[in-house]
Amino acid sequence: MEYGDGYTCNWGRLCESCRVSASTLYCHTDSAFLCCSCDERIHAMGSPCWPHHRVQICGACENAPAAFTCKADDASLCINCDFEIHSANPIASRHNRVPLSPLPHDVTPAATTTTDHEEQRNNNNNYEVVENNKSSQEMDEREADSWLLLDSETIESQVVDDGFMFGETEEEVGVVECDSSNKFQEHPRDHQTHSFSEDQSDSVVPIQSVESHQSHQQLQQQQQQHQQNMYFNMEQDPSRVPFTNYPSNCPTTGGVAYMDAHVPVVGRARGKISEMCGGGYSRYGNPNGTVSMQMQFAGEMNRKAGVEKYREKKKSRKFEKRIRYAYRKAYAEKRPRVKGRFAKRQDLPSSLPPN
DNA sequence: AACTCACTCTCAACCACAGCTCGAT
DNA sequence: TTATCGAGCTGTGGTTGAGAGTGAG
Repeated sequence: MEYGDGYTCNWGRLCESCRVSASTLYCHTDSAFLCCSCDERIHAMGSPCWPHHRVQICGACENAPAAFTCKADDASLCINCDFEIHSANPIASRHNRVPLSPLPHDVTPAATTTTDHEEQRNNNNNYEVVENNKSSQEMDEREADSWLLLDSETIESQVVDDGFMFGETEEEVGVVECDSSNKFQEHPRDHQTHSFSEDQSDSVVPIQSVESHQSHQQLQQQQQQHQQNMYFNMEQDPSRVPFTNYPSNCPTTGGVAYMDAHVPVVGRARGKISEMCGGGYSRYGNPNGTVSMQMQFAGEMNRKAGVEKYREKKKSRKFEKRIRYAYRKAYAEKRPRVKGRFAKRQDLPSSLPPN
């Protein structure tokens, strides 16, 4: 996504209403990605937008409307991610996936995930457990607060410096393997050979099958076709196309476009964002509302979204070592060693045959 | 309570080298 | 403008040693 003066960010997709919070669903009628707060506001019961057809966004790439629900994975996935994940192996291909039904109008999207339902149910049925967990929740809250506080202090410089935010490393954000733009710009050849290829060149571990590549090409063609037919208000975002054959910008497929950004903005950066967004701060906002009110409203939602995003990421943290170049790993494992250190082949004792 | 010692745990540093980028020619 | 060359950089894993942490005396 591009902010104002060409600033790009490599993260999830922003709400297209407030342009600050992370989007959690996609409205097919509006062809817009929205956060739960904006969705509640725009699609409130009784409003003209109430019957709009909305779906959750893909739980994997967070960058495209979900098309299927996988019961085995307990996840909603877009077409691309569904194909990627469930074509990986025979076991995955047997997962029971059903086409995603529109979100119910009386349920807040944020509460439609399984985990949230479970949390609500648990909250109602087991108050003692909640009381016992209260301290840990408070700790979690404080941790999130400190996280957000840190963001507010560092966000501005980080935005300018490298497009990364919230003091997170690439690995923590998870864009190393997902964001094709960064990696493949650095190693264009890696883009061509995603798997451990015969030519022994370095290859990024996430393997992209030939089929998925072909599928991706087809999707690109579809996208181009749709771009030609788009309405004027879709010009800036080619991903907003009708549901039936949505060609997403899913980064897991090799990346047509950069990942867009979740930007839970607080503090000084909030003003900066609004400044970057200019007069178009809220496309769907109350036309009678003032910018400052919208900013205040957005600021409150920012924090909610920020905390939500933090918790989601905390759940999905992975600390395992990530191998980016399979060939180098294979070569290092074969390489002769002396006391754990790599050794020159010629330095090997004659009694030890070289690997 | 303060100190020492032994033990355990964590983590950065080290090594060679294939493959890559990039500037110089 | 294109091709070639070479210097420099990157990333890979097992072992090691320094330092931190812990518990007993």
